[in-house]
Amino acid sequence: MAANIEIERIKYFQGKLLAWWKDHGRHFPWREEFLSDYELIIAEILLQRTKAETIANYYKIFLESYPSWQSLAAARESDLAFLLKPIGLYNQRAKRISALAKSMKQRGFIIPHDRTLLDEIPFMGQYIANAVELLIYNQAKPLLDVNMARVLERYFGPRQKADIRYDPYLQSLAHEILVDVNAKEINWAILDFAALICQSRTPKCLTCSLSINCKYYKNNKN
DNA sequence: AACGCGGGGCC
DNA sequence: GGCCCAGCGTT
Repeated sequence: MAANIEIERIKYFQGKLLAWWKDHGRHFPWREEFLSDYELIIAEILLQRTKAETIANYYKIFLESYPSWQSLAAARESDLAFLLKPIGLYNQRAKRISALAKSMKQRGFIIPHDRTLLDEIPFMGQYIANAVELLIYNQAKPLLDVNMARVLERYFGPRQKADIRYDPYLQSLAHEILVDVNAKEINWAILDFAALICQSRTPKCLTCSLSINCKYYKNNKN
């Protein structure tokens, strides 16, 4: 009954993680209540390939310069790139954010519920589309980024494909760990746990409350 | 499957 | 100096 064992592992993983998060969860401006759809989506874009702490100090600056889809759609790409400079990826991000804002303007600033329509919006990749469904439409979707992937792979086992987006194992596992818990909380818990404990280069296995059942820990303990 | 993008933080 | 970071579109 390998399937049942895996279910038990998932339940243990969820319980320990949420218990840890209750005491150690991080606090960020984009996790506040009552943010607009615009503010939520901008946060996800700024966060791409960029440390959350970096964006925590920058988020407000961006929103003050461009408080709405309208202002963003009207912006010159060069101005946008200049503002984005401190956080990196600025030329690419300026181009893509601009295209996204103009597309939103065309759509009457309405974010579609339907995933197929969501995916048609430029710069609306898998991660951001999941974030929209999770944070705006309250669906159980994973924030499956490089950090969540690392935690899942260490605890449950390695991926099958190089690219997270097309890996069936990581994709299904990331959905399974959302079952029977608050999806928003467990997503944030995993991201925080990845940043504070299950770090890429120096995982803190000695203070990790999940290490007993972790494959990575079992394989590496001396 | 592999690549470029990018500054800043941390060894 | 190298590695890493709430990815993505492109080739």
